[in-house]
Amino acid sequence: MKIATWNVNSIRTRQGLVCDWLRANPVEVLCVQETKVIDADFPRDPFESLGYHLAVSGQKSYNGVAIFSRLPLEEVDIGFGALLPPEQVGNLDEQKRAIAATVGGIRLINLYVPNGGEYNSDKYDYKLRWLNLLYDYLQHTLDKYKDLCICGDFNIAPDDRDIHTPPGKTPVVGTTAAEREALERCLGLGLADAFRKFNQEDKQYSWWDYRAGAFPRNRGWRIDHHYLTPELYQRATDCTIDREPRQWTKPSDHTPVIVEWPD
DNA sequence: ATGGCCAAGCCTCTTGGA
Repeated sequence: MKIATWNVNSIRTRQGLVCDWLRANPVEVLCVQETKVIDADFPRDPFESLGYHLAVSGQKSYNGVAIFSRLPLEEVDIGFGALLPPEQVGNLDEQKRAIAATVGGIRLINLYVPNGGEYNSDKYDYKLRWLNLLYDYLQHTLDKYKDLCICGDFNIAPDDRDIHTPPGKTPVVGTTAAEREALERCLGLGLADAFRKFNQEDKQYSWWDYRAGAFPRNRGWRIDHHYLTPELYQRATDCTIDREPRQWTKPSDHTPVIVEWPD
């Protein structure tokens, strides 16, 4: 059983590459982010032809998440409002950033965490509010489900070894204490970073800027993660970053990360 | 030392990404 996460930066632009990758890497589940398309225009056929069931939640131009699964997707939930009351959600479901489903007994949550813009900007505040609401959402999820896999683009490098140049005294969004603490608080509910079970090295990135030759110079960030509840974490046998599709023509700026369990 | 790119929209510039 393999579950992959990949910020594709437009599913319409990237559909050929994603299909190529799935043919070479027939994972059971692929969670994608930044689909950038409304549900009616989502290119379902190429992925259904490869044998995947789809659950999608998108919007025009920005954001958007989807789950592809070889097994049928059960109990699909869109947004935080599926579990939390509207007065608590406020405007945090307007951007399509969260989709959940049950696949083969695992509760899967696919997230596109807000980027955060500039430090202390409105977008930065939105990101922190969103992460606080994620905590409540995860708490409610854990009331209902034991085996949880949360994956996606977190837009947070959890540790200084997860970024090519650790920040100096100027705060760098994606590495600030407030963001890391908000993430840590969520993980305190009983979730652990699958990748760090197997790999303690630095320079293990999942995103590289398109500019400045960042990829060939390996100046990247590790911001795409899988977080697992204890039993899933114990049973996991590997978690790897596949750098190959980042080298293809017209790539996404992110590359897939795959967690694996014995069949 | 700095900055160097890409996607979508109604589109020849702006917004967003991280």
